[in-house]
Amino acid sequence: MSAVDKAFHGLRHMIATGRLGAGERIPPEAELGEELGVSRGSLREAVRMLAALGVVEPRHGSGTYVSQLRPEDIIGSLSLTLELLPLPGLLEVYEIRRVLEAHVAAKAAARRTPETVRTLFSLIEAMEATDDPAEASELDHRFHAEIARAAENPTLASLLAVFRARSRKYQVFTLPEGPELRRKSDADHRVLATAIADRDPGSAAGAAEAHVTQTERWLRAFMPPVEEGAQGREKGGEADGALS
Amino acid sequence: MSAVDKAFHGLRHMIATGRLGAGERIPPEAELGEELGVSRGSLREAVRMLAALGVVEPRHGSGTYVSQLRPEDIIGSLSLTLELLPLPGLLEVYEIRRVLEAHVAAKAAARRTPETVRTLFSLIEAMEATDDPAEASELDHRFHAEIARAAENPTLASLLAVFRARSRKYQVFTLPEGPELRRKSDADHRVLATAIADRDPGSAAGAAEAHVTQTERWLRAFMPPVEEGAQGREKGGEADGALS
DNA sequence: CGGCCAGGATTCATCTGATGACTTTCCCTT
DNA sequence: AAGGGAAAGTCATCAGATGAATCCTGGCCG
Repeated sequence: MSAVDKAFHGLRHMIATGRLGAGERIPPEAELGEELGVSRGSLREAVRMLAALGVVEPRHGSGTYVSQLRPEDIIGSLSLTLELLPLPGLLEVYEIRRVLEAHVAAKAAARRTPETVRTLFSLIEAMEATDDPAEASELDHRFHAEIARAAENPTLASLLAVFRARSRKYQVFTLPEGPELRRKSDADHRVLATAIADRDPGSAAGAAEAHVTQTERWLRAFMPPVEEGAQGREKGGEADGALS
Repeated sequence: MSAVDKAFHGLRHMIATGRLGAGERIPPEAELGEELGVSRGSLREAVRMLAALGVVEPRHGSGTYVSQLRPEDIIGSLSLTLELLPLPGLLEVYEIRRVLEAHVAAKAAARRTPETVRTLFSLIEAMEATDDPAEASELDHRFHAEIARAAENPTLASLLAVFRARSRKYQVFTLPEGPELRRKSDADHRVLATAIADRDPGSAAGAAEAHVTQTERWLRAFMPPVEEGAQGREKGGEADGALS
C-alpha cells in the first residue's frame, strides 16, 4: 500500500472508530505523520483527499478539524465535480430528480406549515417580478429548496440541491426563448405551490414531476445533441463564464 | 485564492472546457505546475483531491489520466465516505432508497427481458441455498443491482449501489435473528422478482418499497438507539473488520 | 480588578531540491 | 524478426526551510 493510501485509510479509520469525533481537531501534521509512518507531504495529500470529500476541513494557522459528518457535508462534495458529467449522464440525473422531486413535493404537501406556504408564494411573486435571469434562477433554486426542506429529510434536500446546481449551469433562461420558458415555469410553480397549500400530495407530486419533465424537455430541445460514438465528451461550449 | 485552490480549479476548468478530454493524459507535474503557477507539491495535492472525487487517476510511472467521467466514476467517490455518516443520516438515506428502489423496480418490470428474469431467479435460488451470511449479502446486492441495471439508468444504478453498500456494513444477517430475517428477505425477493416477471410495475414498486421498509425496520430495531443531543456521533462499535 | 494589546508559540501553506520506484520506449543483440 | 536490456519519462516519497494565519499568554493600562 502506498504512503498516501496508508495515511488516507488510517485517518479515515480513526474517524470511523470514533477516535476522532465530529468537530474535533486532529493532531498536528508532524505528529500525525510520525504516528502513521508517513512524511508530512504524503499526510497532507491524504488530508486534502478527505477535505475534498467533505470529511475534514483544514484551517490555516489553527488546525485541521473533522467535519460535522452531516449528510450535506458528505453529499456536498459531489457539487465540485457533478458539473463535469457529460450531457447523457445529465439526462439520467433528470430521471432521478423527477422521482425525488415528486416525492418531496408530496411529503411537503402532507407536512406543510403556514410559514412554508407563505414563503413559497412570496418566492413565486419575486420570480414573476424580476427580469434578471440570474436572479430568477436563484429564486427558482430557493423555491425548490424550500419544498425539499419542508419534506424534513436533509440528506434528500442536499442531494436535490446538488442535482439542481448541475442543471442551472445550462442557464436556459438566458436563451432567446428564455422569457417564454420562464412564464411556463412560473405557471408550474403556482400549480405546485397551490397543491402544497391544499395539502394534496398526489397533485403536488404530479405537478413536481411535470415541472422537472418540462425542464428536461427544454434541455433536450435547446442543447447541442451528442454525436454518436463520441464517448460522451463535451465540446467547449459550456456556458460557464457568467456565474461561476 | 490559495495555491492548491488555484491548481484545483485550474485543472478542473481545463477538464470542463474540454482542453483535457476524458481518458486523456494530463501534462507532467513539473510542466503543469509551472503553467498553473504553483509548485509541484501544491499541484500534487490538487490532483489528489480530483482523484478522490473520481475525476482523475494517477498511475505510477506512467502519468495521470482523466477518468471516463461516467456517472459511476463521479458518484462512486461517495462510497469512500458514506460509511462515516452517523446513524440518523443513514435512516434518511433509507427513505431515498425506498423511493428509488420502487422506481427502478417498476421500470425494470416494464422493460424486463427473459435474461433478466432468469438471472433474478437464479440469484434467489443461490441466496436460499447458502448458509454464509457474507455470501448471502453479496448475492442480495447482485439481485438488487440486476434490477437497477434492467431499469437502464447507470447513474441511478450506481447511486443505489453506493447506498446499499452503506447499509450492508451493518450486516444484519450475522445477528442471532439473522436466519429468520433472511427467510423473510428471501420471500420478499420472490414477490419482487415475480412482479417483474409478470411485467407488473405497480406490484414491483410496492414489493420493492416494502422490502426496503422492512430492512429499515430491522435496522431501527436491532441497532443501538442514538442518545438525544449526542451530535449523532458513533461509538466504536462499527462492525468493520469482517468484510472491509 | 478587568479589558486590551503585543509578542511568542503553534499550526497549516508553500516552495525547493533530491532520491527512489515504476512504466514505457527504443535500440541493440541474437 | 524477436527478445532483452538500457535509458528516458513520470509519479511517489522524503527532508528541510520559510512564510502566513491563528491562538495563547502575560503584562500593561485604565
